[in-house]
Amino acid sequence: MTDQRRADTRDRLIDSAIETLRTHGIAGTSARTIAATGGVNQALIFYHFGGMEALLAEACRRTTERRVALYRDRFATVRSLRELLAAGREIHAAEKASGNVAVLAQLLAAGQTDVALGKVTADALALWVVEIEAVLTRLLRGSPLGDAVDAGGLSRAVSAAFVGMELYEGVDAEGGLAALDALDQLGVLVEVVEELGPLARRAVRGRVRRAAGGS
Amino acid sequence: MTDQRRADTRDRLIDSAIETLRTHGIAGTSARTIAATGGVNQALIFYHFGGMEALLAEACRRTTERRVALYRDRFATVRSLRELLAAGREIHAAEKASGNVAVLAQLLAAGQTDVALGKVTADALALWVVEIEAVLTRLLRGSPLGDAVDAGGLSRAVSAAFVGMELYEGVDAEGGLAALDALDQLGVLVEVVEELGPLARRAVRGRVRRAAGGS
DNA sequence: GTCTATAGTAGGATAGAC
DNA sequence: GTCTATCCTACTATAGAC
Repeated sequence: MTDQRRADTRDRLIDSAIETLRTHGIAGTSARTIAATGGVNQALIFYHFGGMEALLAEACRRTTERRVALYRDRFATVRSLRELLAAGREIHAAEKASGNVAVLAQLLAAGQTDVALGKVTADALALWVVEIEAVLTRLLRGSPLGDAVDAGGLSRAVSAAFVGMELYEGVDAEGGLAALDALDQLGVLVEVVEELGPLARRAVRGRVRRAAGGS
Repeated sequence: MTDQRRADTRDRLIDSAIETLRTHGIAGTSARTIAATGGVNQALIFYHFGGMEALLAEACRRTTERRVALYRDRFATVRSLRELLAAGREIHAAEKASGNVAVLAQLLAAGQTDVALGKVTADALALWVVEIEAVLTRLLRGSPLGDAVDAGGLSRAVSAAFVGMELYEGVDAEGGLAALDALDQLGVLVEVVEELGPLARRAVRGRVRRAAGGS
């Protein structure tokens, strides 16, 4: 705690960048504001990273890696789609509080028009996707839904929706809560299909065949 | 076409702001870049709007109002949740091409740390929510799902996810496609529950009661 | 590795001529 | 309403002392 206070300057800058993105957004993040946040000289950003882009990229990578690793064990305990939904809401609450998905959202917005940042944020999202996909693949094996739904695609949809929810909550907290509750309610639907067991499996299989042939 | 070319300068600035947000993102949008996009003098932004914030707010309002109105008739033709999913994908494709949800996403990112823009983007999202909620309310009346799912909350979740998908596609087009396909596949699940009819309705009702009492 | 100082550019905003 | 010119601030980035 005594000499960790001024850690490595490099590390401090990365953490300061994360903190600045969280509190000031991408539009309010600059070499000067980041340096001020960390109490570090502004010129050191260019000494250690060569430019803003590399620092932001590193910040994106670090914050996402840390967070995803944090939830790996939690994901492993999940035994049903319903439990996954509950875990998702837990994680959402934790991320909301720590503000790390908010950082990813800011960089993702910037990545829309900056190819380098776009690549970096895509990689960061991929870290989430990999974890979610692993859980989904495991869970869908035992479910009637497994015949119909692609775990890779679904995990990408979930990750994207996760970011969207974070942004939405940031401007309408009340509405965000209602949205999360609705997703919980949709979990009921999943449960029903799962508990219907073989009957649902047959119905789903039939539907899939018809959908595949029909269009 | 002859004198609409230089429309009202005020209107031109709004359209230029939209275009600039789309192509340069919020970080690359300034009074100077907007003015350059529209071939308008930079000082006129402050004459007509008093400042950047008011211009961006107006741009947000206008682009969203236009787009939502465009889809009102399309929404009215939707007769089932499955059709709604298809309509959603259509609209997503159109918005992707025209880039208007991209503008909303940029402003939403900025709205996370700017209270004024936050209010504006919340209002813009509410325009989408109102339309989707109307359709959902109508459709859920005749569905077993109507007993379990809140149309207001679900329409908010859908709107948030819509924005998230747009951002995700912007950095990973291939992954975005897979995600959209997975959502289509989830539609199968909805169909199954809907076509199970009275049986599903009874199962859903039982589940809702248990969920309400259980937690 | 860290500091000060500074170059050079781009930002929001205003004054005043037309 | 529109233009030029300008103020002042903030930005990225570098040079050079320590």
